[in-house]
Amino acid sequence: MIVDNRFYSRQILSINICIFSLNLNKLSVLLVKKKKEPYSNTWSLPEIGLINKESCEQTICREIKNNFGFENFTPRLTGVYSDPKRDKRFRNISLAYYTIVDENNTSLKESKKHNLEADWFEIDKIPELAFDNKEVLINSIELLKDKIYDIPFISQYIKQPFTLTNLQNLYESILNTKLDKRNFRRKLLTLNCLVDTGRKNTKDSHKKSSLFKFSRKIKGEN
Amino acid sequence: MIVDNRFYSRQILSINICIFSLNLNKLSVLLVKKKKEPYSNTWSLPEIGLINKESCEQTICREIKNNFGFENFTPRLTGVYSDPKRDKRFRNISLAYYTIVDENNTSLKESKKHNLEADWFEIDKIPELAFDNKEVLINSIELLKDKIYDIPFISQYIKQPFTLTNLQNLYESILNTKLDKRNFRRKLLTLNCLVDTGRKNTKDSHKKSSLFKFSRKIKGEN
DNA sequence: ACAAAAGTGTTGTGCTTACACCCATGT
DNA sequence: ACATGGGTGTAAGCACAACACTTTTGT
Repeated sequence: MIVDNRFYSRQILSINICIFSLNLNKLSVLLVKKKKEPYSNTWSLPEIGLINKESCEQTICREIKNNFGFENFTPRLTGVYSDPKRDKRFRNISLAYYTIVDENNTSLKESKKHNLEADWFEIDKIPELAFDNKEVLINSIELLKDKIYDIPFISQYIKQPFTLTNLQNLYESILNTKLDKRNFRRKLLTLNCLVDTGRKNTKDSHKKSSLFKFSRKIKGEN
Repeated sequence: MIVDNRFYSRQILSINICIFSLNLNKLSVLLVKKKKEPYSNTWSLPEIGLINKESCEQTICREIKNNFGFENFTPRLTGVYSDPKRDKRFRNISLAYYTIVDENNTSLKESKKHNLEADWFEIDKIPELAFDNKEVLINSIELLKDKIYDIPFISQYIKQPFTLTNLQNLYESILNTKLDKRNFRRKLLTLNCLVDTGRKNTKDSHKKSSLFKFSRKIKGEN
């Protein structure tokens, strides 16, 4: 009942990865522009090949570090895409993962060195994507939604101080719904994970708003 | 960034599948005895190879039907196991899925025809398993736990009438905890999914107990 | 003065948990 | 008669959703 891939010409296993960034008010995802056919000149999720001496997670971490310079994240599996028609050229099975990277660290110097055209896209401004990448992205966001109140996990990727409105905007963009301001604040505050930095944001509104960060001493589920 | 598997000798993609059966009082899983090395004569999860013209889900459904005779189920992805050391012989990447099959239909005639040694194991009586199959199984049960109160999904696989005690025993074996009898019953009854068949079970206890089935007209999430 | 965002409490509903006794029946 | 599992209700706590007004400050 085992199939050896050597017997399948042009059968390819690849990894598609949704690299998310939790910015002050918006969820963003990193896309790269395809150079070759098919879908040349179309934005797509970064695609990674698997090499023999590494697990998928190791490959993802190494390749993302090499190509984009990001470190310290945990890839999470979101699906396997194996429809034989998804790539017209040959059998292309894609393992889909997502990761979040630190929003302080979202410059794309590394990708420029590698001559990769890469850019961040806010989640409500996603262009047409290659293959079934849009579906992959949508499914990944669904799984991301399940993690947003897991503060030990989320807080790793939000280093910059934020107002509660910033955070609510971010959560609304992930959940794709409006949240009630009072309920949202109470929920976060009772999670006991926020620390008031004492600093104020004065530029985004008339009234000053408090800047928070996540407490260092949250320990948790991950 | 794409890797063509042709360049990787002995790189194998396989599917491991946890086939669960929701019996009257216990969760069971189907295991097969390996004939060849490594782990010959050891119980293992059924392993399936992927062929080019099918998606993983299609392959799983076809192979399970061929080998075991089960139909009408939906495979669900539970993980990708890609540790390069998990199989000492060669690179063996395993996609893990689970499915539930109808407990009325759990005879293993088909597997005997194929000269497969296969058997059902109650979940608290799992023997040593080949490779990392135990870990795969444990992770699959974790995901199964999330689905047990999704009655539209679960009810597809429980056709036989059951007492509430039967059902509670089953749920306790999946969750691996004791449940409170009154709370369990109230929860199921308020889900509005149970129909009293009017028939009674007289053999498992002194007092007669009502036999229920799931309502036909549940529609839902899946 | 006014526009714009910050900030703040209460109430109802439903889900979850904990908990103990009587009933029907087979032996 | 008694042992066995079947069956039942209540109360407390918690999470969640709905909802509107005052405050501060830049213009």
